[in-house]
Amino acid sequence: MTEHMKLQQELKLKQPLASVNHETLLSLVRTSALMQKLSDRFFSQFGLTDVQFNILMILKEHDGSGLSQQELSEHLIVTKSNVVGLIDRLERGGYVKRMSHPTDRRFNQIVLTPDGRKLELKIEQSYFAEVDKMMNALSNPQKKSVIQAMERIRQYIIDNGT
Amino acid sequence: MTEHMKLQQELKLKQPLASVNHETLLSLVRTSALMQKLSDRFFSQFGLTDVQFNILMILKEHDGSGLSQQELSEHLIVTKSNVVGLIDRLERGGYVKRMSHPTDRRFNQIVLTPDGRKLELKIEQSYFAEVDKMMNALSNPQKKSVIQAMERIRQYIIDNGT
DNA sequence: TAACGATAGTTCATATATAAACTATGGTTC
DNA sequence: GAACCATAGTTTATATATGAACTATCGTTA
Repeated sequence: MTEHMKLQQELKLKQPLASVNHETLLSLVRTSALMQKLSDRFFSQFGLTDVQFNILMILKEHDGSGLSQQELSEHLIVTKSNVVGLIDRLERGGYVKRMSHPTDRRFNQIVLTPDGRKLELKIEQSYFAEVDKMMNALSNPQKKSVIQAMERIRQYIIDNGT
Repeated sequence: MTEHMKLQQELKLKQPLASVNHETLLSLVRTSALMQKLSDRFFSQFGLTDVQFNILMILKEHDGSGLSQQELSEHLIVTKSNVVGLIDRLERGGYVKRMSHPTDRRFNQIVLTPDGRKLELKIEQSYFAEVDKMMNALSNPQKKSVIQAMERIRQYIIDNGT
């Protein structure tokens, strides 16, 4: 009862939600939207967006050879046209560089600059601390349960044509 | 073990995820991103975006007097500047109308047009059918567990300053 | 009533995101 | 080798989203 009222109030609905299915979906959508906003506020302290930090983290994991824009778009599940602008802005900020591939001139190899690597390391610590703080709102069994549930939903989405 | 491999592969990570907390967060973020894309594809059949349908649904619930742009921005948790463009495009499509408030000329009362109401009703059926199909990937206890977990996370976010 | 402050909506610059059309390059096949 | 196809990246038009600065209107208060 009480937990039903909660979401209904947050969404300013006049009527209670008709189905548990819809309630589950809306609670996921609502929560991830709020997480997104919290994340944006956190990273803006460092002059970055959350997507930009995500790119720095991915590039740090592939330090050395870097990644192509195509590969980055697959990591981020966004289109390659989106990646163009993302890298433009990070390059303008001096955090990444477009290097040319040694043998195939179609590729840009995106690599961290020393500044980019330094910034990533600086943010990483407090990022993981924030993640811990937020996720410790859940018990360990709850975390396991969420992970499994999300996996089932992704499986459904993949099976139904992504 | 297996369920850990899954997300790690999807995110193309070289190393397993260090903490359950981070894994929980990433599985939420990843899943809602995929849900968002599925939703976009679904609504594009009808020439709408998911946000636009959401607005039509909200307005349908407040049929009669409508809602101000300010109230809409609170329902959607977006800024009022965003709402300007959203209503511009829906108005251009002929689905909503800006009416003037009878006594306070600062307000726009946003109401559905007959076309908007008709479109909402047409989409609603298949929308709820899709929601049921996707969410039935979860068992009933799993749905309850997700709803509770999301509520705890939102509570944390609200307590830590939204 | 004139001044001040709050509220509703708009505009502008910017970031993220897509689809479609384009360029440049690399392979394959005839 | 020329024609053809696939791949990588870019550009353009458009939608969503924010924060800051702006206009118009409404209340309050001095």
